[in-house]
Amino acid sequence: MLREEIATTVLDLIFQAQPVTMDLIAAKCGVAKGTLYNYFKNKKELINYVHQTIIIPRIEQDLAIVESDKSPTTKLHGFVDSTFNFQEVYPLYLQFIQSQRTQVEADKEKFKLVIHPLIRLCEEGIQKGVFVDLDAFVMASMIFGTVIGPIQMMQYREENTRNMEKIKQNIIRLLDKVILTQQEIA
Amino acid sequence: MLREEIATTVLDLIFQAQPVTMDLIAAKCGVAKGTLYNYFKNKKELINYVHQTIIIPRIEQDLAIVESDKSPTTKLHGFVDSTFNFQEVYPLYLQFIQSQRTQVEADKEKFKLVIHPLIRLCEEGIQKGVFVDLDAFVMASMIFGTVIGPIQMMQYREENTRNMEKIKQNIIRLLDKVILTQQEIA
Amino acid sequence: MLREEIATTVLDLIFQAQPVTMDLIAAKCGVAKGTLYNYFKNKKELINYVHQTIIIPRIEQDLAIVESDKSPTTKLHGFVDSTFNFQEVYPLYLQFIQSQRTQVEADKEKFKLVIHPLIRLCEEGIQKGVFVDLDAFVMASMIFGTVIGPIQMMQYREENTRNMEKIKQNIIRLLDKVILTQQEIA
Amino acid sequence: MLREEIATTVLDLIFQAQPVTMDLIAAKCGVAKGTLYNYFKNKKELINYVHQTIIIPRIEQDLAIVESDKSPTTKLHGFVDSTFNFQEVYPLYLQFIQSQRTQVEADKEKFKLVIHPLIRLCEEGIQKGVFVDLDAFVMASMIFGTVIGPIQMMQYREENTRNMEKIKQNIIRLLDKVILTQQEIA
DNA sequence: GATGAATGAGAATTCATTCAT
DNA sequence: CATGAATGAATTCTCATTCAT
Repeated sequence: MLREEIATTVLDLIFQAQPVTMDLIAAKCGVAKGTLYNYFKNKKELINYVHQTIIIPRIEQDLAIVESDKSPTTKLHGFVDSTFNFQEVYPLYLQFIQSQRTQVEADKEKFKLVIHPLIRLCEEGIQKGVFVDLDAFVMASMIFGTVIGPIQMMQYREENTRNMEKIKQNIIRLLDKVILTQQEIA
Repeated sequence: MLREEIATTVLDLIFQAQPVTMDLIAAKCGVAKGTLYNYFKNKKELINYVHQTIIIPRIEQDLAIVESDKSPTTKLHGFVDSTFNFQEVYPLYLQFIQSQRTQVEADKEKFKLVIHPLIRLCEEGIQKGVFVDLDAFVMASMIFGTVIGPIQMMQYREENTRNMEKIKQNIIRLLDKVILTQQEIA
Repeated sequence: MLREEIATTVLDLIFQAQPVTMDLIAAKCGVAKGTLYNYFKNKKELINYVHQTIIIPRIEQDLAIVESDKSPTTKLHGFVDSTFNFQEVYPLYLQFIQSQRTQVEADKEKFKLVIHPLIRLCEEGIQKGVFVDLDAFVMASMIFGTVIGPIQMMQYREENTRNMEKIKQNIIRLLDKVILTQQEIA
Repeated sequence: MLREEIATTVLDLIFQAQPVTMDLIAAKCGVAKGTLYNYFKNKKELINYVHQTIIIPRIEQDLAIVESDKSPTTKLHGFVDSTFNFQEVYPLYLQFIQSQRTQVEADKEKFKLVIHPLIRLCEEGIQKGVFVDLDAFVMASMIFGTVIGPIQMMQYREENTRNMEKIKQNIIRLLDKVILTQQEIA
């Protein structure tokens, strides 16, 4: 389907830091500008489609583990693991909402979509006594920053230090150390 | 000087989520549009000026403590403290580079300007035995995410939980717990 | 026949003040857009077809009485009567030619189609001594304005004054008064 | 002022049955497209400006006599007279509102701007016993149709019958005959 | 230096028309 | 014949930039 191709083209453009114009989308898809409007009412709906059908599902897939009924620690580790498997997702997501939406919307979105589930995870962990009793909001922000930050910065590390697996293990150790209660670690 | 006034006007516009057009800058400064071009060759240079003379210095001021010759632990705490004092700086900074520059530039910039000093801080702490021996890159990203994240998300908390001081203390406890070696905590 | 259905659909659209696009015509007819082009070379011919086969015949039906061999007075009254019976015809007609044609074409058309027969009626009435001897051109224009005007403006009257029959009688009395010679009235 | 020139250019285009596009307006004015937007926020405001500052004042000037405190008969004759002096006004007006607005708006406008004052004139005349006692709404429509109709159709008459003065006299005689009471005529 | 009117390249959107299936 | 996806010319509008005064 052309809708899919259009959507991936938009992601390509965003990734390549090219302007997301209808002209360029059409050109990259090898179709005429008017064709885009046979598939989407206007640019806003096109962008929304990309958001709803590509960006959000990928994030939800990543967050699925967090919403499961596993133990909090498993879910925490699972989140790190799955985020590394979809490592292109968050940089893409953040670039997308920041290039196509206002900053305010971007923050709201980020809060609702990603931080909120992490907050719930922290609350659950704290309540069950497996996470240390700190502000769940701060803890969730920290988890997000700790996992996403290194992924985003990956491309600026020197080649030879880009050992994904090792970085992931480091992140997990770090999170365990700060979040888990002594009994849980043991 | 007019250059300064133009620069602060740009920041105002960004903060108020208004479009940063030459028209609007001129209008808010009470000068004619053409006048802007007597002070800056083009919009890019104007934006660069804002970046170089306002944004960067504020961040460097915030990071000054990190670049000082205090102990790593003091510098870590100082960074949290100073960042909370300049709490509007980073959201502003992030908004600025995201609205006026490409994401690639923004990431590079962020890496060089903020993450790098934090990495050096971590390396120093690890070397001196006061920080646990984990990947400095991961550790620095975590610090950044842990401090900036809650600040950026502050507006979405309910009013009554916006206790700055308490959040700051939580962040510090959290960072201490994860980063400091047992002997340093003691 | 599809041609007929297409034509009535066009009239529906005009009446409902919807844009007369090929898309909408096709959609309302339940056929594909391309199908329209199997029946009409292009939009202009389609519009012309509507004009020739629906609009004009309805007007000619209304004007039939004027072209008959009745007495001028009977024809005048018959015109008013028949116009009220087809009261939707003229607003529709005027909307049609104004939305689908240039004003110049519209005026020419109106002149040829409607005013001309009325002029001939007036000339006949004058010649037979039953209409007063005034400029036939002026007289015809007046008849048209006097009959069509109130119909077009009907919707802006208050509900309770929209008494069709009474308005029609008023128009007839008014026309009689101005047009008929004393002997004809008597 | 350029605003005036832009406005008259729009009227020219309408009169010449050319499409009223921003491109064409700009080209005819000898300015760039963008310049138009320095004078008008968008096309709608440009068209409104033409309407408010050119069309409406001309019509109001024409209707001034009707709104005066002269006798009804004088006002009626004055309306015919003045309309002939501004004979280009109504065709222009009708073309304008029909080309730039929807038919519904056009009808409403026409009703409010022109028919209403004529209705009031008729009511006054009837009340003072100088106009015959017929439906004022019908009478006003008739006056409008009788005066405007011949003007609009003028260009389709043969050259040699385009005797303005004579036509005007005919219209006045006709209106007098139908509207004035016997005593007023005498 | 200051001005601000003029510019025009570039972006989104509409819609009649074509043509391969 | 019917289809409907694809087309692209035409249109409105934005905004950084220039330049004569």
